[in-house]
Amino acid sequence: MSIAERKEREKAEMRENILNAARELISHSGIEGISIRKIAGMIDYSPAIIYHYFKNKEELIGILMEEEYRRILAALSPLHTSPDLPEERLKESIRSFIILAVEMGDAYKSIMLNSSPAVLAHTSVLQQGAACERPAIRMVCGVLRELPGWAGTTDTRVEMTAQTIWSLAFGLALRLIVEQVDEGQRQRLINHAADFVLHALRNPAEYLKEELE
Amino acid sequence: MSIAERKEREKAEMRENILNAARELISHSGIEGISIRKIAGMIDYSPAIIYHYFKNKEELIGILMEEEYRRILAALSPLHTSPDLPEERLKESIRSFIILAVEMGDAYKSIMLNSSPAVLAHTSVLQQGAACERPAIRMVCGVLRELPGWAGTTDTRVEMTAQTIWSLAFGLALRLIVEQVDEGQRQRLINHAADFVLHALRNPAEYLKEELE
DNA sequence: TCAATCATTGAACACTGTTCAACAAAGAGG
DNA sequence: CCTCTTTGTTGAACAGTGTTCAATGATTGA
Repeated sequence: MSIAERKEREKAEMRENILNAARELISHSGIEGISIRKIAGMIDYSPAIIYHYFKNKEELIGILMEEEYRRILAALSPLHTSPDLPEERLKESIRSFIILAVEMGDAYKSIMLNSSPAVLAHTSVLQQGAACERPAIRMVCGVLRELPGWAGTTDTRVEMTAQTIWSLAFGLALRLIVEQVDEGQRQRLINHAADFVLHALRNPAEYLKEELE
Repeated sequence: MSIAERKEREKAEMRENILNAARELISHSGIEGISIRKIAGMIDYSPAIIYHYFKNKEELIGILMEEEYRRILAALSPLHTSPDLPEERLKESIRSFIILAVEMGDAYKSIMLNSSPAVLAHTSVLQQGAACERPAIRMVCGVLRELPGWAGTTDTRVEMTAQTIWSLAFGLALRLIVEQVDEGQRQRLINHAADFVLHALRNPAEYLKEELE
């Protein structure tokens, strides 16, 4: 079975070569500057070869986008535990998330907005019960539960609040990517958004008594 | 000067014909399904003619997007005055804005994310002093000022809060467009987001005492 | 050695936006 | 009325794009 193994390895290597060329292309000219013919040119192959290793361009880009999405989650995971106070942890999570997204720029925009159904299955966060499967939302839910006065809150309520917080972070991040905002204002907006969220969560008794319809 | 007037009118009509064809195309096949050749085909002209009336495709689409953006503002303007209580007005503004954006779907996505610098000049809301020129932000600022305890707040603070609120509405709207969320959950999320904002604004004394750095 | 599998390719198809020389129609000036 | 210039319009071409497919040559299993 040695030769079959080698074949498989060579196939995987070729796939990786193609992906690497795409990665390089994407980091130089952005997500729009990527083309099958350019990728083929970089690895000195005919454009047609790519369809032997990938179904089409969409699948190829989908793989790179999913990869990038996992990088976000990985970069955020230390915040599951790091600061002791839950308030501080929530604030740092929000800030880190936005800063990371802004750093990724167009790549982040593409992942969250032009993603294929396959990627969307991982990135969608607004569905009911999303907290069970989406790390991003689950993490926020976890921190919310630790806040003073939030212990006995229903799952639905906690999740809905997490989704609202995530939407704020998402909206601000995306807007900071699209608009040309100077560094100072950017920091101010991020801090303000985080403080806004913390303030909203400060009087849970009053907040939580409002019934969900 | 009659013939020059007629010429000008004919030119305007031709422009409008082209734009109408583009509008029809866009409403059938979405923003991606638009092409110079298809537009030309619809009005029974050569593709080259479009470059006699528009600089390029970007300018053409830019005009349609700006148009769509004005429709948003127009649909929202009744809320400047309608409900008497500022809280209710703010809540209704947030809800109407999100619902409208979701109804517009991909068109809204395109306006806010792929807009040219020309359109961006109208749609950007995060810059310092944006409240002076952007109706969307100015309106929120106006409502905030009417809330109990907000009378003497600095412009900067009010504007920053408005930008945070807008980011939340924007993020939720966009996410509702991209994800496939059922009607019930959608309504629940929109209401929750609006209530979250109102709750955050309820204890202004505590909220406003935090200094902006 | 022969047949079958597999990677690879050139050429083509059907698109895309854009440019430009050419042409014809129309208005302006004499 | 007849030029001259402006203006609208076009076909053809250029340089791209993603994708398919028959053909080719190398590699493998029997």
